[in-house]
Amino acid sequence: MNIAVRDSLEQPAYLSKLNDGQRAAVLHGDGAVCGPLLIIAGAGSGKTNTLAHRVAHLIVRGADPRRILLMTFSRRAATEMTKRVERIAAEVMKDKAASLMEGLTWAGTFHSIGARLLRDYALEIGLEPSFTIHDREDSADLMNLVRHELGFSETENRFPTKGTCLSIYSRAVNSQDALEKVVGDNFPWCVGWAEELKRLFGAYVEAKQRQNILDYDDLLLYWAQMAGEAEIAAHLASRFDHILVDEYQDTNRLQASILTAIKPGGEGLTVVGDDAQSIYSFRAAEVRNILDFPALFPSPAEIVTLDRNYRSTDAILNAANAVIGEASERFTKNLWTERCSLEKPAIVTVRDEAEQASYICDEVLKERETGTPLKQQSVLFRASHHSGPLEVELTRRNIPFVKFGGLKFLDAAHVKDVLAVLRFVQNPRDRISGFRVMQLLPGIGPAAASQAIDSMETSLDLEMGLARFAPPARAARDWPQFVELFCDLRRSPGWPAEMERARLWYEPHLERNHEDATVRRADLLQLEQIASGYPSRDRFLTELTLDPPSATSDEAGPPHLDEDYLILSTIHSAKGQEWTKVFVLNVVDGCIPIDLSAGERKELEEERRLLYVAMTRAKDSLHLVTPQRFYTSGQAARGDRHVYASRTRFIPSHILQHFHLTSWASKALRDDQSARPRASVDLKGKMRSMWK
DNA sequence: AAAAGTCTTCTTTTT
DNA sequence: GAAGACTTTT
Repeated sequence: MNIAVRDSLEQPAYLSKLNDGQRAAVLHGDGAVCGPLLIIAGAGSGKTNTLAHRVAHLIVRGADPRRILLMTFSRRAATEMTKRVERIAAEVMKDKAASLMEGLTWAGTFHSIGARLLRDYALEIGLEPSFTIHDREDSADLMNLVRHELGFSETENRFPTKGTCLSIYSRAVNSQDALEKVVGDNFPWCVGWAEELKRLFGAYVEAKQRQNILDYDDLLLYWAQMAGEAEIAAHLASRFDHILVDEYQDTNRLQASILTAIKPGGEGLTVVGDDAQSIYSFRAAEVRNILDFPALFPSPAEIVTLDRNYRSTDAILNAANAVIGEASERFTKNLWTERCSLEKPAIVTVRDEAEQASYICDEVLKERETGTPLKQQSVLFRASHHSGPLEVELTRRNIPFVKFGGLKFLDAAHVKDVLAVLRFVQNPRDRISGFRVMQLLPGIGPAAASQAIDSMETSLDLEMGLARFAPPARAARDWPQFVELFCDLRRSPGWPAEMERARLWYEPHLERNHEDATVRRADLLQLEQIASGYPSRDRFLTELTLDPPSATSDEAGPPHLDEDYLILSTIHSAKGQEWTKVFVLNVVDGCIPIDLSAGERKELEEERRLLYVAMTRAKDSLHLVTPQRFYTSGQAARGDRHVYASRTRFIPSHILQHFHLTSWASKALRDDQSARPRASVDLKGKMRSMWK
């Protein structure tokens, strides 16, 4: 260690900026590998900053960044974390920082780290390193294929749909519970099918293995299983001195088991989380994970609690505390702050969703005039489609925005088509991809596609098998081009040229199958743009599945990076973010809590935490908007109609004193009201008097 | 027999 | 707006 570094250690300026709790968290072990640490960090308590400081401090104290494993909830959080560590490291270590930071490569989501490790140990655990990763939809399709093969699609009583089957499977894997328990607790309407489901899952697992495919859950499951083998566990443990996990309240049992398998004594383990922000139990996240963490190890974890909030004003915090205070069970303390403000969070009543949209547009523009850029404002909502009317209004008024959550881009049929081409080339055993691509050709349906794939599998040479296949007469014209495409791409003409080759082949099929080919073509060009950012097809496909581009916007394409734009986000995707001004849409019963989960007590509690998370994103100003009526579509019993909504049950009248109640109407609506006749006419009286 | 077209139902949150 | 069930066309 050189003198400059040692000097800076004696005057650790970066430590003096932290509060006592934060400093304790950073200094735990003082750079050395030591016992486990749990940081309970409330919303806005400087959690990311503290974790970043801890990582930087470890490195300053001589820890090898290549041997630090940093797992966060999303890629966004991971990049954010890396950036902050870099900044802090640069402050302390000056020019040495850059080269050290190069080494901090083990940062990412559980799933992406899992994928990397599995490719690394593939040979040891009998996996082919070229495995492809199926996203949720692919997995559901494969589940469906198996479901058909077993004849479950023609049962007397309706068998659970592919999506339900996959959810049950996924939950069983992630919660590590027996199938019977999972079905009984979470899918009670499927209880009668337990035996069949077991067979289905068995066949599903075999199908995945035959096709050299892993699904999301496998990335964790294989990892956990391999970490259960003493030799591999020891090797894994020896390559990471420090393991730090963010958003620990959102991990599930399977993820927890990975950690304890690698570090049974908890040495070098740090986890951070806040039980009040647990909002992923639908993914089998277990709040108990974080609560039970300290007792998991022979010598219990040290606990540091951060309850000073640096983000929000006291008015906002009081309201948020009041909301979470209604929760039936709670473990963390109320947050406190020194930021005072007289502006209580507003509950704004508007007539309907259209009025809600114009209210937000008006307010957002007004706020921008007073100096808050659009980027410092955000609109949050429970479900992705809640922002529909607002998106229309923003577009009409030419207000640029970016939407996070509810990803559409990769779900779009045309994008999936092109990706399926690449995936099929990458792993020709992947039936789901092959199936999809071949059916693009006119004249080829499920039957012909199956035969073609069989022909490939039985033939010694894949390309020969494909070329030799005699397609139905109607497909005869297009077939040779497809074979040519496949063979060309197999020779890897280079990346991202392959992408372009696939797109050009797809072009005529796009024209034929989609009315709105122009819009979709633009998407494909964007996909090509994204593709050029990756070094190879292999990396592109893996990382795209694990970290799909999270932003989608209207067809004008994403705003330029230097441009100012408003943030639209689902509450789930807003986790860990903060804005000066926050609007929450549809704070009414039926939206928050969403009516689907209005039944179960546990789910209801999660909805409450969701509102809490949304409210604690705001720094200075928070507006909860409650449309008096909104349009519901579909409900079989009721049909499409307006529903009159009431304020969310999470803000009962006895906590209303924390809010400022107001209502708003657009100018158009007010004009309409004032243009109406003033006089009220007693028609009923007239009718009666007619007969007197 | 297989593919393509039509009608109906339901639409949370994410790796 | 897409997935599934059902119907018509090739």
